[in-house]
Amino acid sequence: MPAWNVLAATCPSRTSLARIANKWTAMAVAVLGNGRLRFGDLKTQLEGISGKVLTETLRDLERDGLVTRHVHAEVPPRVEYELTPLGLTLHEPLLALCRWAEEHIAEVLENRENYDAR
Amino acid sequence: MPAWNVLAATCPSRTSLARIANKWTAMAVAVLGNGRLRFGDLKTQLEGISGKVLTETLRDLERDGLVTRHVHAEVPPRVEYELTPLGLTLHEPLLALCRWAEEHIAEVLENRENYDAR
DNA sequence: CGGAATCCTTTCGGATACTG
DNA sequence: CAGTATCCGAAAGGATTCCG
Repeated sequence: MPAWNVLAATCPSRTSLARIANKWTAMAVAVLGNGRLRFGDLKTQLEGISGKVLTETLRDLERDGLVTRHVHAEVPPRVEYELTPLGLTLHEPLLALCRWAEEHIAEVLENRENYDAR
Repeated sequence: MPAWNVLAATCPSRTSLARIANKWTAMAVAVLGNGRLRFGDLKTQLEGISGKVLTETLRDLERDGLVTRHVHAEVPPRVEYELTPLGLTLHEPLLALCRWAEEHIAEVLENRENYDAR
């Protein structure tokens, strides 16, 4: 196996980093860590996300094997999304990012004010 | 202090999440964790980044107080960037993301193949 | 309900040229 | 060297409509 390195422009690992280092991905994986959720509930929790973007985000996560899609043969349809074992290994790191943003936003806002005042 | 929550559409913490949950930010903070670096060296290490984007990324990080900019009064100019104490608290989480991408890319690539084969 | 399709606007990000 | 300014194409992402 090659020495994967996100710093190398053509290394495939960078495509994976680009996908996980993303606002919506972080929020989705953080929320899905609490258990499987149906599309509509996820959309409600990720306040402000459009249906299109949520669909694309989930499809990408499914393609990379981070999320499984459970389709129930009902009408109206019910589709649930759940983290795979691989996706679970990302839950803590991405939840940590969300927490960081929440825990440090006060300081960040202050820094922005100081910066903009110059 | 309010209950900051990245899931809330208008919560300021989401603007911070959007900035740190980003490919170039993750790579820059990961690299800067090894110590201060001048602009050109950073640009070399973040293979493929354009000068414009690196400048913008660093200015945003500086504005949020994650990075300090050291300008040396020399000619040709020498400018170095360094993580602040606040930025240092992000180093481990973001380095973890880079590492995750490198460590799991083989599995991810396999998952993509399987998915695309359908 | 969970999308897919379409349209449109905004943002991202690269290339180039120029400057202190 | 480390930017800044400008231009442009590509991609992200929202709104709306329609369908099984």
